[in-house]
Amino acid sequence: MEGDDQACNTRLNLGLGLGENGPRKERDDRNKGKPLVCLDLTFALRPKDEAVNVDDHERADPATLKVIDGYEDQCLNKENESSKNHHKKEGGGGRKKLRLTKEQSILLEDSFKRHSTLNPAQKQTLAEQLKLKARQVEVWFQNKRARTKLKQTEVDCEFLKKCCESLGDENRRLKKELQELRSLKVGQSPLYIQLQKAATLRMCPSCEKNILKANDEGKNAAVFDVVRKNKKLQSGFGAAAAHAN
DNA sequence: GAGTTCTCCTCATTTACTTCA
DNA sequence: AGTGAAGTAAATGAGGAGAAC
Repeated sequence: MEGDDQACNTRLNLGLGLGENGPRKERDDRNKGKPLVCLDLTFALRPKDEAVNVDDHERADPATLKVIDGYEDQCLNKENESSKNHHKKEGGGGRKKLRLTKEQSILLEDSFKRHSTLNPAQKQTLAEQLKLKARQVEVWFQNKRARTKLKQTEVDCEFLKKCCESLGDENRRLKKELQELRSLKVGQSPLYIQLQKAATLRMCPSCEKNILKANDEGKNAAVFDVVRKNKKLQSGFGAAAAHAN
Protein backbone atom coordinates (compact mmCIF):
# COMPACT_ATOMS: atom_id res chain seq x y z
CA MET A 1 0.00 0.00 0.00
CA GLU A 2 2.67 2.37 1.12
CA GLY A 3 4.75 1.34 -1.87
CA ASP A 4 1.84 1.79 -4.24
CA ASP A 5 1.22 5.25 -2.94
CA GLN A 6 4.82 6.13 -3.43
CA ALA A 7 4.86 4.73 -6.92
CA CYS A 8 1.80 6.69 -7.90
CA ASN A 9 2.49 10.02 -6.32
CA THR A 10 4.15 12.79 -8.20
CA ARG A 11 7.41 12.33 -6.35
CA LEU A 12 7.23 15.80 -4.92
CA ASN A 13 8.21 15.14 -1.36
CA LEU A 14 8.96 17.56 1.39
CA GLY A 15 9.14 16.06 4.82
CA LEU A 16 10.47 17.10 8.17
CA GLY A 17 11.22 14.85 11.11
CA LEU A 18 8.96 16.92 13.29
CA GLY A 19 5.31 17.19 14.13
CA GLU A 20 3.39 13.92 14.48
CA ASN A 21 6.56 11.86 14.26
CA GLY A 22 7.72 11.50 17.80
CA PRO A 23 11.13 10.28 18.99
CA ARG A 24 10.23 6.64 18.34
CA LYS A 25 9.27 7.39 14.82
CA GLU A 26 12.51 9.20 14.33
CA ARG A 27 14.65 6.37 15.54
CA ASP A 28 12.69 3.71 13.72
CA ASP A 29 12.95 5.67 10.53
CA ARG A 30 16.62 6.14 11.10
CA ASN A 31 16.99 2.41 11.44
CA LYS A 32 15.38 1.98 8.08
CA GLY A 33 17.66 4.57 6.55
CA LYS A 34 14.77 6.85 5.77
CA PRO A 35 15.62 10.53 5.60
CA LEU A 36 14.00 12.87 8.03
CA VAL A 37 14.20 15.67 5.54
CA CYS A 38 13.74 15.05 1.86
CA LEU A 39 13.11 17.09 -1.20
CA ASP A 40 12.75 15.39 -4.50
CA LEU A 41 11.61 17.12 -7.62
CA THR A 42 13.29 14.93 -10.17
CA PHE A 43 11.00 11.91 -10.54
CA ALA A 44 8.32 11.74 -13.15
CA LEU A 45 5.12 9.88 -12.48
CA ARG A 46 5.15 6.40 -13.98
CA PRO A 47 3.33 3.14 -13.50
CA LYS A 48 4.66 0.84 -10.84
CA ASP A 49 5.77 -1.91 -13.19
CA GLU A 50 7.77 0.47 -15.27
CA ALA A 51 9.29 2.13 -12.28
CA VAL A 52 12.97 2.73 -11.91
CA ASN A 53 15.00 -0.44 -11.80
CA VAL A 54 18.25 -1.05 -10.01
CA ASP A 55 20.36 -0.32 -13.04
CA ASP A 56 18.56 2.95 -13.55
CA HIS A 57 19.42 3.83 -10.00
CA GLU A 58 23.06 3.20 -10.63
CA ARG A 59 23.06 5.80 -13.35
CA ALA A 60 20.83 8.24 -11.56
CA ASP A 61 21.80 11.17 -9.44
CA PRO A 62 22.74 9.82 -6.01
CA ALA A 63 21.04 12.78 -4.37
CA THR A 64 17.69 11.63 -5.67
CA LEU A 65 18.28 8.00 -4.78
CA LYS A 66 18.46 8.73 -1.09
CA VAL A 67 14.77 9.42 -0.89
CA ILE A 68 13.62 6.13 -2.35
CA ASP A 69 12.31 3.98 0.43
CA GLY A 70 14.34 0.81 0.87
CA TYR A 71 16.54 1.45 -2.09
CA GLU A 72 19.73 1.31 -0.08
CA ASP A 73 18.79 -2.16 1.09
CA GLN A 74 18.35 -3.28 -2.48
CA CYS A 75 21.70 -1.86 -3.51
CA LEU A 76 23.40 -3.63 -0.67
CA ASN A 77 22.04 -6.89 -1.89
CA LYS A 78 23.02 -6.55 -5.48
CA GLU A 79 25.66 -9.18 -4.95
CA ASN A 80 23.10 -11.48 -3.46
CA GLU A 81 22.38 -14.16 -6.02
CA SER A 82 18.97 -15.00 -4.64
CA SER A 83 17.98 -11.42 -4.38
CA LYS A 84 18.86 -10.87 -8.01
CA ASN A 85 16.97 -13.91 -9.14
CA HIS A 86 13.83 -12.97 -7.34
CA HIS A 87 13.57 -9.40 -8.42
CA LYS A 88 11.01 -10.23 -11.02
CA LYS A 89 9.26 -6.91 -10.80
CA GLU A 90 12.61 -5.31 -11.41
CA GLY A 91 12.89 -1.95 -9.70
CA GLY A 92 9.20 -1.62 -8.83
CA GLY A 93 8.27 1.13 -6.46
CA GLY A 94 7.16 -1.26 -3.71
CA ARG A 95 9.43 -2.91 -1.22
CA LYS A 96 11.46 -5.84 -2.40
CA LYS A 97 11.65 -9.03 -0.49
CA LEU A 98 15.08 -10.42 -0.02
CA ARG A 99 15.46 -14.16 -0.35
CA LEU A 100 18.43 -15.48 1.50
CA THR A 101 20.73 -17.94 -0.20
CA LYS A 102 21.26 -21.39 1.26
CA GLU A 103 24.72 -20.38 2.43
CA GLN A 104 23.39 -17.28 4.13
CA SER A 105 20.65 -19.26 5.83
CA ILE A 106 23.10 -21.90 7.04
CA LEU A 107 25.42 -19.29 8.47
CA LEU A 108 22.54 -17.50 10.18
CA GLU A 109 21.17 -20.75 11.58
CA ASP A 110 24.59 -21.73 12.89
CA SER A 111 25.01 -18.39 14.50
CA PHE A 112 21.53 -18.60 16.01
CA LYS A 113 22.35 -22.00 17.51
CA ARG A 114 25.33 -20.45 19.26
CA HIS A 115 23.45 -17.39 20.53
CA SER A 116 19.87 -16.41 19.89
CA THR A 117 20.64 -12.71 20.35
CA LEU A 118 23.50 -10.69 18.93
CA ASN A 119 25.49 -7.85 20.37
CA PRO A 120 26.24 -4.99 17.96
CA ALA A 121 29.74 -6.27 17.15
CA GLN A 122 28.49 -9.79 16.37
CA LYS A 123 25.71 -8.34 14.28
CA GLN A 124 28.10 -6.22 12.27
CA THR A 125 30.54 -9.08 11.73
CA LEU A 126 27.80 -11.41 10.62
CA ALA A 127 26.35 -8.77 8.33
CA GLU A 128 29.72 -8.29 6.66
CA GLN A 129 30.17 -12.03 6.28
CA LEU A 130 26.75 -12.34 4.70
CA LYS A 131 26.99 -9.16 2.65
CA LEU A 132 23.79 -7.96 4.25
CA LYS A 133 22.90 -4.91 6.27
CA ALA A 134 23.16 -5.20 10.04
CA ARG A 135 19.49 -4.31 10.15
CA GLN A 136 18.63 -7.31 7.98
CA VAL A 137 20.61 -9.61 10.23
CA GLU A 138 18.83 -8.12 13.21
CA VAL A 139 15.43 -8.63 11.60
CA TRP A 140 16.31 -12.20 10.70
CA PHE A 141 17.19 -12.91 14.31
CA GLN A 142 13.99 -11.29 15.53
CA ASN A 143 11.90 -13.36 13.16
CA LYS A 144 13.87 -16.47 14.00
CA ARG A 145 13.25 -15.97 17.70
CA ALA A 146 9.56 -15.55 16.98
CA ARG A 147 9.50 -18.73 14.86
CA THR A 148 11.41 -20.67 17.49
CA LYS A 149 9.07 -19.50 20.19
CA LEU A 150 6.05 -20.45 18.15
CA LYS A 151 7.44 -23.93 17.52
CA GLN A 152 8.28 -24.36 21.20
CA THR A 153 4.75 -23.32 22.11
CA GLU A 154 3.38 -25.96 19.77
CA VAL A 155 5.66 -28.58 21.29
CA ASP A 156 4.65 -27.54 24.80
CA CYS A 157 1.01 -27.69 23.83
CA GLU A 158 1.39 -31.21 22.46
CA PHE A 159 3.23 -32.25 25.61
CA LEU A 160 0.51 -30.85 27.84
CA LYS A 161 -2.17 -32.58 25.80
CA LYS A 162 -0.41 -35.92 26.27
CA CYS A 163 0.10 -35.19 29.95
CA CYS A 164 -3.57 -34.43 30.30
CA GLU A 165 -4.54 -37.64 28.53
CA SER A 166 -2.27 -39.83 30.61
CA LEU A 167 -3.32 -38.11 33.82
CA GLY A 168 -6.93 -38.68 32.85
CA ASP A 169 -6.21 -42.36 32.29
CA GLU A 170 -4.38 -42.56 35.59
CA ASN A 171 -7.22 -40.78 37.36
CA ARG A 172 -9.78 -43.23 35.99
CA ARG A 173 -7.60 -46.17 37.00
CA LEU A 174 -7.12 -44.81 40.53
CA LYS A 175 -10.82 -44.07 40.94
CA LYS A 176 -11.51 -47.64 40.03
CA GLU A 177 -8.88 -48.81 42.48
CA LEU A 178 -10.37 -46.64 45.20
CA GLN A 179 -13.80 -48.01 44.51
CA GLU A 180 -12.46 -51.51 44.88
CA LEU A 181 -10.85 -50.60 48.17
CA ARG A 182 -14.08 -49.00 49.40
CA SER A 183 -15.98 -52.10 48.53
CA LEU A 184 -13.88 -53.83 51.16
CA LYS A 185 -15.69 -51.65 53.73
CA VAL A 186 -18.52 -54.14 53.68
CA GLY A 187 -16.29 -56.67 55.34
CA GLN A 188 -14.65 -54.03 57.65
CA SER A 189 -11.31 -55.57 56.80
CA PRO A 190 -8.11 -54.48 58.60
CA LEU A 191 -7.01 -52.87 55.35
CA TYR A 192 -10.07 -50.62 55.27
CA ILE A 193 -9.50 -49.57 58.87
CA GLN A 194 -5.92 -48.66 57.98
CA LEU A 195 -7.18 -46.74 54.94
CA GLN A 196 -9.45 -44.70 57.21
CA LYS A 197 -6.55 -43.88 59.48
CA ALA A 198 -4.38 -42.93 56.51
CA ALA A 199 -7.09 -40.69 55.11
CA THR A 200 -7.04 -38.54 58.23
CA LEU A 201 -3.27 -38.10 58.05
CA ARG A 202 -2.61 -37.48 54.41
CA MET A 203 -2.29 -33.73 54.69
CA CYS A 204 1.42 -33.62 55.24
CA PRO A 205 4.09 -35.70 53.52
CA SER A 206 6.28 -35.58 56.60
CA CYS A 207 3.40 -36.97 58.66
CA GLU A 208 3.10 -39.81 56.21
CA LYS A 209 6.74 -40.52 56.80
CA ASN A 210 6.30 -40.60 60.55
CA ILE A 211 3.33 -42.88 60.36
CA LEU A 212 5.13 -45.20 58.06
CA LYS A 213 7.78 -45.50 60.71
CA ALA A 214 5.28 -45.96 63.48
CA ASN A 215 3.14 -48.49 61.67
CA ASP A 216 3.69 -51.61 59.73
CA GLU A 217 5.25 -50.15 56.55
CA GLY A 218 4.51 -53.15 54.44
CA LYS A 219 0.75 -52.99 55.00
CA ASN A 220 0.50 -49.23 54.78
CA ALA A 221 2.67 -48.73 51.74
CA ALA A 222 -0.06 -49.62 49.26
CA VAL A 223 -2.56 -47.32 50.96
CA PHE A 224 -0.23 -44.36 51.03
CA ASP A 225 0.70 -45.05 47.49
CA VAL A 226 -2.94 -44.58 46.49
CA VAL A 227 -3.19 -41.40 48.55
CA ARG A 228 0.04 -40.03 47.11
CA LYS A 229 -0.99 -40.81 43.55
CA ASN A 230 -4.29 -39.05 44.05
CA LYS A 231 -2.58 -36.00 45.42
CA LYS A 232 -0.14 -36.05 42.54
CA LEU A 233 -3.00 -36.31 40.10
CA GLN A 234 -4.79 -33.37 41.68
CA SER A 235 -1.69 -31.19 41.62
CA GLY A 236 -0.93 -32.35 38.11
CA PHE A 237 -4.30 -31.22 36.85
CA GLY A 238 -3.94 -27.99 38.76
CA ALA A 239 -0.59 -27.26 37.17
CA ALA A 240 -1.82 -28.21 33.72
CA ALA A 241 -4.84 -25.97 34.11
CA ALA A 242 -2.68 -23.11 35.37
CA HIS A 243 -0.28 -23.56 32.46
CA ALA A 244 -3.14 -23.64 30.00
CA ASN A 245 -4.45 -20.37 31.44
C1' DG B 1 13.77 10.90 42.25
C1' DA B 2 11.27 12.22 37.92
C1' DG B 3 11.49 13.03 33.10
C1' DT B 4 13.59 12.31 28.62
C1' DT B 5 16.04 9.91 25.17
C1' DC B 6 18.10 5.97 23.23
C1' DT B 7 18.52 1.16 22.24
C1' DC B 8 16.87 -3.23 21.90
C1' DC B 9 13.35 -6.30 22.30
C1' DT B 10 8.61 -8.70 21.47
C1' DC B 11 4.43 -8.99 19.14
C1' DA B 12 1.10 -8.37 15.53
C1' DT B 13 0.66 -7.42 11.01
C1' DT B 14 1.76 -6.59 6.15
C1' DT B 15 3.69 -7.93 1.99
C1' DA B 16 6.56 -10.35 -1.54
C1' DC B 17 7.29 -14.56 -3.06
C1' DT B 18 6.76 -19.76 -3.54
C1' DT B 19 4.29 -23.93 -3.83
C1' DC B 20 0.63 -26.73 -4.93
C1' DA B 21 -3.90 -28.24 -6.39
C1' DA C 1 0.30 -23.26 -19.13
C1' DG C 2 -2.31 -20.27 -16.23
C1' DT C 3 -4.49 -19.23 -11.86
C1' DG C 4 -5.87 -18.61 -7.20
C1' DA C 5 -5.39 -20.18 -2.37
C1' DA C 6 -2.38 -21.25 1.19
C1' DG C 7 2.00 -21.17 3.23
C1' DT C 8 6.41 -19.01 4.30
C1' DA C 9 9.51 -15.60 5.63
C1' DA C 10 11.36 -10.74 5.29
C1' DA C 11 10.00 -6.33 6.57
C1' DT C 12 7.35 -2.91 9.16
C1' DG C 13 5.23 -0.45 13.02
C1' DA C 14 3.67 0.00 17.77
C1' DG C 15 4.81 -0.20 22.18
C1' DG C 16 7.39 -1.94 26.50
C1' DA C 17 11.72 -2.32 29.39
C1' DG C 18 16.00 -0.95 30.92
C1' DA C 19 20.04 2.02 30.91
C1' DA C 20 22.18 6.51 30.58
C1' DC C 21 21.80 11.31 31.10
